[in-house]
Formats: sequence, structure tokens, C-alpha cells
Amino acid sequence: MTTTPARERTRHEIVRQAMGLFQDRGFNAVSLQDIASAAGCSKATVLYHFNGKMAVLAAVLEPAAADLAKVVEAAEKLSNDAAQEFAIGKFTELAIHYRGVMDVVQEIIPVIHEIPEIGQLVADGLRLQRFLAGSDGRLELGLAGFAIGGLMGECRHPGEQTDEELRQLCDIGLRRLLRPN
Amino acid sequence: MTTTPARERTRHEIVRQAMGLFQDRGFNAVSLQDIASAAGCSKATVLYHFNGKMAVLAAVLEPAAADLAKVVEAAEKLSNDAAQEFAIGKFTELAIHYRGVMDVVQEIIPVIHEIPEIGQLVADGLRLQRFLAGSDGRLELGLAGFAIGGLMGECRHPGEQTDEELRQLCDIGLRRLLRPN
DNA sequence: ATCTTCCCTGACCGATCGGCCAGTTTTCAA
DNA sequence: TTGAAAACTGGCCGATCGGTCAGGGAAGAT
Repeated sequence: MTTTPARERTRHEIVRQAMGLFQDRGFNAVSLQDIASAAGCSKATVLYHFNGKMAVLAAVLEPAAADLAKVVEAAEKLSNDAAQEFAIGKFTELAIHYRGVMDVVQEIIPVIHEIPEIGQLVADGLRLQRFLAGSDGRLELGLAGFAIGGLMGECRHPGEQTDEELRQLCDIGLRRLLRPN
Repeated sequence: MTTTPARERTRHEIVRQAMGLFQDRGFNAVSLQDIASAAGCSKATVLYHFNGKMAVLAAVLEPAAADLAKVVEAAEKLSNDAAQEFAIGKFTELAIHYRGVMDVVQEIIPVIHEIPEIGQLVADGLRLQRFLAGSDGRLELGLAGFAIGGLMGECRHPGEQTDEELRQLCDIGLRRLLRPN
């Protein structure tokens, strides 16, 4: 009763079920009816709470987008070198925590620029790439993109590896790519 | 007259246009009608030559799949270490040569196991991952997957980087990830 | 008890999808 | 020249999609 419970409960359940379906079948293979059935409501209810399928996607990605924004904002205040180290650690953490939504993002990359709801997420992703690169060199930026893509791809295969294994893999992968010695 | 020209010409044009459309808009956003219009024929003609949209996809990926099969087959006869070195070089070449279709593959990964037409391509991809890893360790296999995903992601953005830049990027990325020193 | 606001829904819509089929045009060997 | 095979097509189909809308029902305030 603190705040209107019905609204938030339904919205949260829709987002929760949508996230699971997106992970299992991929965004394109999931219909609004699928989401509604899984959430135990009607398709019209989903559209009542969200302005279209893309808005559901944005809501699914919102927590990850918010955390990414925090990371990027914090990195903004650091020197190049410190920001890179910070970004490597934080990005690993984000990847583990939101491993379920990473492949959702990857699937929609071909059309990501046509989804205004997640424009900020895309922009923050580019800023993160810049911090991971450590400089504005084309090679460094390319390697940072390489790292982001590789990490997103490895977050797939749910259950095949534990969080700890994934954390170790991401950490080693990022450091080898971005901080070779 | 050498072989029936009309058949091969039409099939080739369909595949060629489909590849371009898949790159530009993503596989899911391209309809059979789009492919037919671009190829200058009717949708029925596309389906006359190919048993469904997935068969068109398989035809688009076929040259890359064939070359990948050759690479994997050749690597099979080498020692672990030589096979890894061989796979790194050849995979880089394949990525450059088929950079246009790499992101097509990446987009369909969530549903790739439901497409029997490209089962061999998937299997060869896993064998390539094994060779890139250099051993059967979980970490090594994970890093090889990391590398494949990262490389596929970097082949996107057509025109943003030249073939030579991409080649350099892939080579450095793969070596840093898989052969750290 | 009445009213208003919020939550929710069934029914329906236009569009588009992949795919099918009967039939026409083209090709080419006999 | 003719006949059959190959290449091609318009039109249609059922299914499904995302999205709209008018209205039903529950809940709280007055």
C-alpha cells in the first residue's frame, strides 16, 4: 500500500516474464501474446502498461542501463588510465549481474538505432567503449569494441558456467585485450 | 550453355541481394518480398528456387560455411599448437573475406539451433573454437568463444574501417586473447 | 450509495508474414 | 514445328503480428 501495489506488481511481473522469454527464445521470437500469457494477463494489459513492444524491451533493459550510466558517469571523473582500470572492473561486474540481458542486447544490435527508447543505453555503451579503450586510437577503440562484443557473446549459454567462472573469464579476457604486457 | 544459365543466374542474384539486405537491415527485418523485389523477380520465384526463407539464409552463408569447413578439416591434421596458429590466421582471413555475413550469423545465434540447414556450419564453428582454444580447458574454450564473438561483432559497421584495419584488429585481438605472452 | 479513478479485458483491426498452387511464358531438344 | 520440361508469376491462403478501443469491474474517496 506504500504505493499503488497493483500497478507496480503487474508491471514488474510483465517485465520479469518478458526478460525470461527474451533470454530463452530471443527478442524477435517473442510476441506480446507470449509475454501476456506468461505474466498471467491479457495482451491488452501489456499494452496498457507499456507503449508497445519496444517499451517492454526498454523496461527489461532499464536496470542494466541505469547501472551502466552510473559507471560511465563515475569514470568520467577519472584519468584515462584510472578510468580504464575502473571500467574493466565495473563492466565485468555488470556483465555478471546482467548476464541474462546481454544476449538480448546483442540480438537487437542490427536495429538498435531504430529504438529511441534505448538511445541513452547505446550512448552510454559508446562512452564505456571509449573508457575501455584507454585512448582515442582507432586500434584501441576497435579492441574495446572487440572486448564488448566478445563479453556479450560469452554471457550467453545460461547454466553452462557459474557466475564465478564467467567473472574469471571476463576479467582475463578484458585484461588480455586491453592491457597487454 | 555450359550449364543452364537462367537457373544459376537467378539463384545467384537472389542470394546476392539477400546478403546485402540481411547486412543492411538484419535477417529478421527482411521479408521474402524484399528479397524478390531487390532481385527483380517475384516472391514465388524465390520460393521456387529455395525451400523457404531459411534456405535463402543457408545459401547466403554457404560460401563462408564451405571455407570454414576446409579450414577446420585442415586443422584436424595438425598438432594442438600448430592448429591453433593455423586457426588464428585462417579465421582472420575468413572474417575479412566474409565480414558482411558475420553479423548476419550473430543476429540469428539465439535461434541458430532451430535451423537445420546450417547445422554443419554450427558444428564447424564449435570445432574452430576448439582449435582456437588450443586445449580443452574450460578457460581456454571460454576465451576462444570470447574471441569468436568479439571478432564477429567487430566485422559489423561496414565502411567504418578498411579491410586492412580490420585484419590488423582481428589479428591483434586473437593473439592477445589466445596467445598471451 | 454514488462517483471517479485506476486496472484490466475481449473483440477487433489492418498489415504483413511465409508459403502454396494453378497456370502462363520461355527455353530447347527432337 | 512441336511438345515437353524448366522458369516464372499473380493471386490467394491461413496465421500471426502489434496495436486500438469501448467498456466492464474493483477500489477508494466523498
